[in-house]
Amino acid sequence: MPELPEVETTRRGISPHLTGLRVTDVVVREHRLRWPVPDELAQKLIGAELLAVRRRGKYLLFDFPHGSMLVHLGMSGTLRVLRQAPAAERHEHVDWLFSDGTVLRYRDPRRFGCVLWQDAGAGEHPLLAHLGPEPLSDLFHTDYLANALAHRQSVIKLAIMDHHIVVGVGNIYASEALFRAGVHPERRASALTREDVVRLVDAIKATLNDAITQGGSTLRDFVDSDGKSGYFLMTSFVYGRNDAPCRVCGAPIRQIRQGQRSTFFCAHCQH
DNA sequence: AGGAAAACCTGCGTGC
DNA sequence: TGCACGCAGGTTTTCC
Repeated sequence: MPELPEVETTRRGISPHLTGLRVTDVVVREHRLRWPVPDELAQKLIGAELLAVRRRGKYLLFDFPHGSMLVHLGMSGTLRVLRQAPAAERHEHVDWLFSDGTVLRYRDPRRFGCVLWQDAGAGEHPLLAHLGPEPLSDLFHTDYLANALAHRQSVIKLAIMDHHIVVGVGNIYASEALFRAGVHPERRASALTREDVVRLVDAIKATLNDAITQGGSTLRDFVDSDGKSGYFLMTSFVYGRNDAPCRVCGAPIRQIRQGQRSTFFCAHCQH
């Protein structure tokens, strides 16, 4: 479910309520996630102070003095902060209890997410080691992307979703960013002109920034919410709008399949 | 070695 | 109402 803006919004929603607290207990009701929740997680965390909550791509990193807990939300994961924790419902797989009584609760019906532990000093976690640059950082610029795409044979939609090239661009925002850049999703990546790449870099940054800004209005949903809120979908130009009129030119939005995923685009606005 | 497909899961909407 | 089917915002692993 979550793409980078949703993960970043989650981070901003939960971090102020948890940072500086100590973990008093960890309850794992279901350890069968993308990978098993490590048996030693509770032992690692209990008594430790949470120093910060960071994000790398779509991973959330909970920093403790002796290591970091990695959390990925997969397709359907959510994290919520509870002041008064009701009994856990179906799919609410993990609780972290903190020193002031606050509970952080992880829910993930499809169990594509993960909760892992990495000791400090053990180097970068293998899942993070080969990730490309953050799209909103200065490392993601025209020269970088032009070089990364130069020899890619795949279509541009799949290239910008490849986290070796850039992290955090998921299926929704890939379609949205290509629309904003005026680039057809079936163009071969290596065939983009420099001007295409300039517009695409700008479009990716703008699309993600806009979504994060809109997510800011939902921050309160991460505390004591019913679990259904906490996510948002910005008004899209193309995603999910098959056969609907393009918001710019009125031509019908088209839906195709690329790499087993749906892509939406306007054949009139994107070339 | 790069690219395509399969795999991991549950839930929901649709059509018969 | 029930059931089969296809689809869903991710990513790793496997197979050519």
